Amino acid sequence: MSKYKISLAVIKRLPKYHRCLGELKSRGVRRISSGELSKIIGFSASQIRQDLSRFGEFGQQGYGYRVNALYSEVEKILGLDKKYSTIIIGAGNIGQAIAKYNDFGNYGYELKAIFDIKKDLIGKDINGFKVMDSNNLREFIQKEDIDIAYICTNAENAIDVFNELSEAGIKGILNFARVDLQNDDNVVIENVHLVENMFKLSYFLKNKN
Amino acid sequence: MSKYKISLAVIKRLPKYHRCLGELKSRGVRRISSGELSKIIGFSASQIRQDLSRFGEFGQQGYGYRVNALYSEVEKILGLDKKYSTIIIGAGNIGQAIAKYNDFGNYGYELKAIFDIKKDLIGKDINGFKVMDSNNLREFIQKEDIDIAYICTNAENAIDVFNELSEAGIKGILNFARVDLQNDDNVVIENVHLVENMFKLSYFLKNKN
DNA sequence: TAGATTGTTAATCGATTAACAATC
DNA sequence: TAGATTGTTAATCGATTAACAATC
Repeated sequence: MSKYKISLAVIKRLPKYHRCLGELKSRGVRRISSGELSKIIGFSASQIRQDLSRFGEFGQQGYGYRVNALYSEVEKILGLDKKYSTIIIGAGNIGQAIAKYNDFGNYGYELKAIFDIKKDLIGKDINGFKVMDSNNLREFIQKEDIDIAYICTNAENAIDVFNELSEAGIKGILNFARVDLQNDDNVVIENVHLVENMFKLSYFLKNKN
Repeated sequence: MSKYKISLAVIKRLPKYHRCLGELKSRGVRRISSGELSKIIGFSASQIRQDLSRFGEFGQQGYGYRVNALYSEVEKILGLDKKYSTIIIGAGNIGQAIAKYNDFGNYGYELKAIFDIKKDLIGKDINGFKVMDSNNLREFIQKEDIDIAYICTNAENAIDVFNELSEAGIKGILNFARVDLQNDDNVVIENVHLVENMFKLSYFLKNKN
């Protein structure tokens, strides 16, 4: 843990360091300097040293950084050395997509259940999970000690679902509904808005050069 | 089109303005001041006026902004007044998810085809689309005048696919593979990395307060 | 040892906020 | 008209880059 408040700009770069160092590691690279890393990752060498020094002194003068050790440090900083239990709320298109998208599973986020409120979806099998009734949501979260929920409902229901999750003691939410849910003191929220990525693309298409 | 170079920070806020104004519009709100909008959207009134003034003089002193007119302006700025033809490359989990995720369709992005290189996937039906052979990719893009491609392959194949798409004359790419593809002069790229959102959540879970 | 490269301080650059004249 | 609110300029704040002493 660091003494200073880490800016959001730095935090957003951490996953890139993680990925890049992971690739170097798997290619068998043992050491890397901020200058070499800069060429690969696209941040300035100065920025790389600034960023990393926020969390500790990981490098050696005249030598650079040990790839394996630095990778582990970044992993720890990001909390990727832990396992998390997750659930999906909403068994529609996005919910089903997340259920099938096994990438999260590869990083230690284990899916435990899928919930919906619609009678015709409850009981349906999605990738080996029987859709559960949202009425049992709170009980399940507490009994199974669920850490993270994916909100995959529509925007209107998302707010009710958020309140329910928060009261049930969920720790984190990845929200795919088209509302910006605000962090409260208990729950950490990440809003993921795929259409906004598309709109940004659209902007650049229209305003190219 | 504006005289100044618009910063990325401003561009990222545009979809939020679009969504918020859309909601106000559908609720029948006719006018809004930067101060009122600030309370809803969470940006400062000053920032809202700064942002909007980059693109024109949309407000009226003493009155504020007309919701409908401003919404249309933002729509135009983002290029959402156009229709786009899209294709999916990669019929795995993400590819299938995008095919079923009809949100993009709601905003004028019409899916025209799904491609894969794997023999066992070609011909498979996904949401009404028969998976096509990637060998026909270039021909299809040119004949059907495709604007945007979703790259839903793994990271290694993504680079080859990108080159192929670029040569075929695609205009924009929404990349879901775990590589950062770089914009070249012809193609506009948006990299969407879902795991990075999860990692950010993970960071905040670990470093809460 | 000499060359290389870090961690950190200072300088620069860019983005956000504040202030206010213009004016509906 | 008087009050409200814009668009814009100036001030502030924060993030990135440059520079360099420390040292492996």
